[in-house]
Amino acid sequence: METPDPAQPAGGVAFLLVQLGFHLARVFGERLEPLGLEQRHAGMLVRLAQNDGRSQQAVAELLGVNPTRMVFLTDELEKLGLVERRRNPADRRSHALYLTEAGTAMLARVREVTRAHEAAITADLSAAERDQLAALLRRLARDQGLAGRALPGAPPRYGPRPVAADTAGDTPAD
Amino acid sequence: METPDPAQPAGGVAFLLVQLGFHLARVFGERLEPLGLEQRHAGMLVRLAQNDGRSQQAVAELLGVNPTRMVFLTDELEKLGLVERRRNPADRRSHALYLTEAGTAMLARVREVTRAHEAAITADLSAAERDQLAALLRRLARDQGLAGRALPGAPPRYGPRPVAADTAGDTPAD
DNA sequence: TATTGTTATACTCTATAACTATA
DNA sequence: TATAGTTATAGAGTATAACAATA
Repeated sequence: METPDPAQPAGGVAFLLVQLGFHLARVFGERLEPLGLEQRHAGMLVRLAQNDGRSQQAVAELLGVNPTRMVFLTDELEKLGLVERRRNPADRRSHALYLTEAGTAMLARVREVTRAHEAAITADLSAAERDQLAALLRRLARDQGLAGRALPGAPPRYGPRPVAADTAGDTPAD
Repeated sequence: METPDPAQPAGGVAFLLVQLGFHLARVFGERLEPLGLEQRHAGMLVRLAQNDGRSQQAVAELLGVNPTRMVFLTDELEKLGLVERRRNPADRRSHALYLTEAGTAMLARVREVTRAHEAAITADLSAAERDQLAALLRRLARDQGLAGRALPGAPPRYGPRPVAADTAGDTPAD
């Protein structure tokens, strides 16, 4: 098995991961289109399903988004009829967030798309290879401090967004 | 080896790849900071090294960026003294691009950073595991039509950028 | 006075379109 | 008329800061 000169960016593991990561994010977004959702919406539905009834601010922290963005995001999902704001009677400053019935139904569709996405991507791998790959990726993620699960407290990486990469951080286009 | 329910986004290969891809792109950007470069600059230096003397437009196509952005990018690199525009005497409309001496020196430093980045990421893997991972990733990339090498003609994916993902397209923040 | 959520504003990145100079 | 490169302009997206209501 060759180890193509890692200084030749295109061959390294880092390059491949960035290339695949950006590509797959885009593809997932496309798979979501028929649902009329953006990726950010899907992410919030999933997170909300596990945290129904938390305050807007609490959910924002889980997602790692700042308050301004959270307002915007929640507005969008409320307009779509998928999420509902309810004033907390005990503290009328805060808004608790709930999935609506439509939101729950949509979540099921999101999960279906997710399943199909995962299957499509790994279609060419045997079950053993898939497990092997997943295990290796989990190790890398752990090494990088990307918490075993997903976004435990969400690394509050504010500041400017990553922007597409290049080189070994390279992206199809930038 | 478990196969954590792929509908539980955090466990799937797709999720891990997106998570790692975005993370590693950001980390690579940070590793580039001491050089005073952004990732886009590094990418252009690398591409230019293999295509010295091509017209601005030709390089733009290789990189998959539109002409406007190419002007901006080239301006930046020229201000940094790393790249030089030279009018083509045969067709005075076009600008050929060349790495300067400083550009070549900087490229060497970029390659060093790339090497260190790759090493740091895979530090915890044995050589066999590293090769195994690289091989699996290459297969996925090929399956996804992400050309064996890097950006052969560069998929001209114009349009809005991917934007950070969520779910199995999930990203640390957003 | 502190906190939740909101609005106002500014800044970055990028794309589309108009323009210039050559051909 | 067509093409290479440039400049002008406008639109996303997201951050910072000021604000209103409630505690």
